[in-house]
Amino acid sequence: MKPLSPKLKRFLDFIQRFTLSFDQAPSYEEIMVGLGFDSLGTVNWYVKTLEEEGHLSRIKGPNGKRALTLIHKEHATTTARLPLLGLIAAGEPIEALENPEVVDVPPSLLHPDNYVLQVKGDSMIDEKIHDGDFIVARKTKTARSGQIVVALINGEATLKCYVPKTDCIELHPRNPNFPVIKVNPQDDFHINGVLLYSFRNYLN
Amino acid sequence: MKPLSPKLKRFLDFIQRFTLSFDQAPSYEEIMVGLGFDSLGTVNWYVKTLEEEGHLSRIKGPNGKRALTLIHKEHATTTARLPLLGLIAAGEPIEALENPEVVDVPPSLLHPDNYVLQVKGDSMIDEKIHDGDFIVARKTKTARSGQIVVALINGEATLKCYVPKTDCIELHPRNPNFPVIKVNPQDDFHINGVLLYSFRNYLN
DNA sequence: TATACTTACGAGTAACTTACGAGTATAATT
DNA sequence: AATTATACTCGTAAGTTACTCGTAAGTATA
Repeated sequence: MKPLSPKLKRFLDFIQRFTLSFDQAPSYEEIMVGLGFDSLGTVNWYVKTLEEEGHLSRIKGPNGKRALTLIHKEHATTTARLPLLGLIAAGEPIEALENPEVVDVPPSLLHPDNYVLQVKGDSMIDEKIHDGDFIVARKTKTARSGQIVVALINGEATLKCYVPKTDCIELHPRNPNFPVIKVNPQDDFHINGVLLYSFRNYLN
Repeated sequence: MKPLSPKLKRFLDFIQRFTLSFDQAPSYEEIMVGLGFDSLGTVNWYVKTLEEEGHLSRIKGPNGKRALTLIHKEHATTTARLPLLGLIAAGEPIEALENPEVVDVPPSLLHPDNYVLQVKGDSMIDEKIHDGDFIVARKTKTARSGQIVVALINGEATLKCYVPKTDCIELHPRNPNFPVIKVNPQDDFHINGVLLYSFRNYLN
């Protein structure tokens, strides 16, 4: 596959970010505004060019035009970002951000179902996750035993190790100083995703 | 193959670094600015010379642009990886690995001077870094006040916040439960790098 | 119909590469 | 002391592409 020029990369990157953030491909005009062009023709030139090179495909949705253009390869750019969806703090539901930013992650974590949360407070310290840390999770409703999950119990969010038993589900901390939680059938329990990665930036 | 003059080597190195960092060969102008030339002709002289000597080739893609490629590319990777240089544990020198692996990092951390260490033991916990965590640091001999540094004191490695004072250097932990270390002039003290990032993988 | 969007085309400009002529500074050769 | 050679450096100008614009026509939905 041919190398992409910086401008083509930027274009592809924009589409990827937009799609990740809004769950929908951008219209030509949104691209035009977002990238500072003055003409839709320019947008179309990019789409055509990138399609010819196999980086983009404009598969039309079944019924119409609006959400049509879409990414072909997840990884055509050197940038690897995921949307930062919100804050998570034990004892509270996940707090969503209005305008999701994006944050850099290792390219191997790029996946449409992955997302980033920032941890508020030291309440996840039993999982060795501190105030201000970021976590990458994959959206899923189920988990395998032993995986650490982003869980919601009665509206409260937490990170715990998922251990299903025959009679109930247990949530284990990674730190023996903290207690095991037993989920009762009457509890409102959801798995929101499984933990893949955590990171912290220094230097601001 | 002829030996390279220092300036030619510097030129070649620049191209390699640029290409690794941006996944894209530099344009003549970027080289000019990056290397402090005042003329594109100078850049072209280098390119021509190095091409004649077989160190560089300008394979044109469909577009002739940004086509500089090193002949002896050891490392033309599209992924973002840094070398895992070894293990760090407080109270011991840094233990280098014989065959450095590479690990995935966010692309923004790609830099020729950056490297990765894995933390052994819970001795860095005052910096909120746990057993098994990975850290990304930038190799440097100096640091600014407030930065967290990979430091060697009398052969022992540690992570601490660098706080130079008028009479001596202090190393502060990030956790108030741990003591401040004062570096005396007679101590063998080196800064090995500054901490940029830390991360931990789940799922295996 | 109107609205919201995509596609096509001709023409222009900006971004890059390449070529060429000349200049400098140092050291080696005559 | 004068020349020659080597290793660079500068400036400009020509040649290609990559990219941009504006406008017009097309297609679907309501």
